[in-house]
Amino acid sequence: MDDTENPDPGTEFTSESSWTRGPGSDRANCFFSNHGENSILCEFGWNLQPDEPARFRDLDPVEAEERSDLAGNLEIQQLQGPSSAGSGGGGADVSTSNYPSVSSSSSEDLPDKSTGSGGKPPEIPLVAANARLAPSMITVFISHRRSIISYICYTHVLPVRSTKVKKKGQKRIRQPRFAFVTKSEVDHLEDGYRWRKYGQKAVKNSPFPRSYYRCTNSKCIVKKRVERSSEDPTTVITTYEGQHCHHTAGFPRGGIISHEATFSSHMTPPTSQFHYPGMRLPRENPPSTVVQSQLPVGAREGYTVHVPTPTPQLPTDEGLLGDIVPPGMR
DNA sequence: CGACTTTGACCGGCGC
DNA sequence: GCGCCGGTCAAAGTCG
Repeated sequence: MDDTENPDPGTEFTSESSWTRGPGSDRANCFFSNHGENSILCEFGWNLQPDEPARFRDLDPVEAEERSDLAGNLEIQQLQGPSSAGSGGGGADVSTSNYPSVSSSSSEDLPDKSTGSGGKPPEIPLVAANARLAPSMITVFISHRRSIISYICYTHVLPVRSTKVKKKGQKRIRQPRFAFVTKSEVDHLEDGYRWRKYGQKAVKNSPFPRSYYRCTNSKCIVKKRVERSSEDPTTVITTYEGQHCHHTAGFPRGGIISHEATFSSHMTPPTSQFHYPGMRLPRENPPSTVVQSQLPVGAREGYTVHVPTPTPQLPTDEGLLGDIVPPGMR
């Protein structure tokens, strides 16, 4: 990502992505969407289909049941718009809120903005998310019980490249781009869309090639490129360009399109309609009280949502990963 | 046979 | 102008 810059405060921030721990392991989805003028909505959940318990056959029943409830969302508020381009960064801040099912142990620190919980009583969190937002970055930690699940993600809102590239006498318009860095064993992460690979290039100063994909929908011009970080080979950098003009193709494991409302990446769907295939949200599948009872009393201590100090400058991959990846996970 | 991947060639931008 | 590099094209190969 050689051309990351701080976005303008009003930069449209709409993206969808997912990440996975790799084949044979459980999977989580994470979706971002612009959610109001100064906030970004992140929804996450485990891609556990009710009809596919075999995926967790190696887990004990209690654990498998718990994982089916690991879903939630959080609203990342950008309290102060990013300052001008550069490393100032101090202008960006973040707060997290809106955990209908996945809440923080330090609830007193969170504004009571929960929505969509249907008036459910506060619940003991099974999973928590820490989020931070730098001028052009989001980092979300998802932790289960007391351990942080090794999912990391940050997003750069890349600047729109103006129409400066010509091709055959025609100006080529660059779409907004955003990149995710994901800790994953697999390069091409499932995100619900179908992609066709159209190129692969060796990357300078990296032993890993970069792959280029195009959405298979003929009417869709979205592209993405995937490369493994040379700094941390356990992470995959996925860069999306453009916005889908259609629904997802559904997850390949039998998942079907189940959007409750038409969702275009141009839209800002209300939380109650923010639904993705393969994601079980608490409002649809209330957590099991049995599961809650399994949680150790002291477990809540592990779910404190804290907001790290905003990164003072736009980090490099190495710096960022070194900053957000918990010790022992690298 | 269609969909998809692979891979070398090609093109344009950019820095020197 | 030249070379490097990122990005794309397209033909050939592979797979189900």
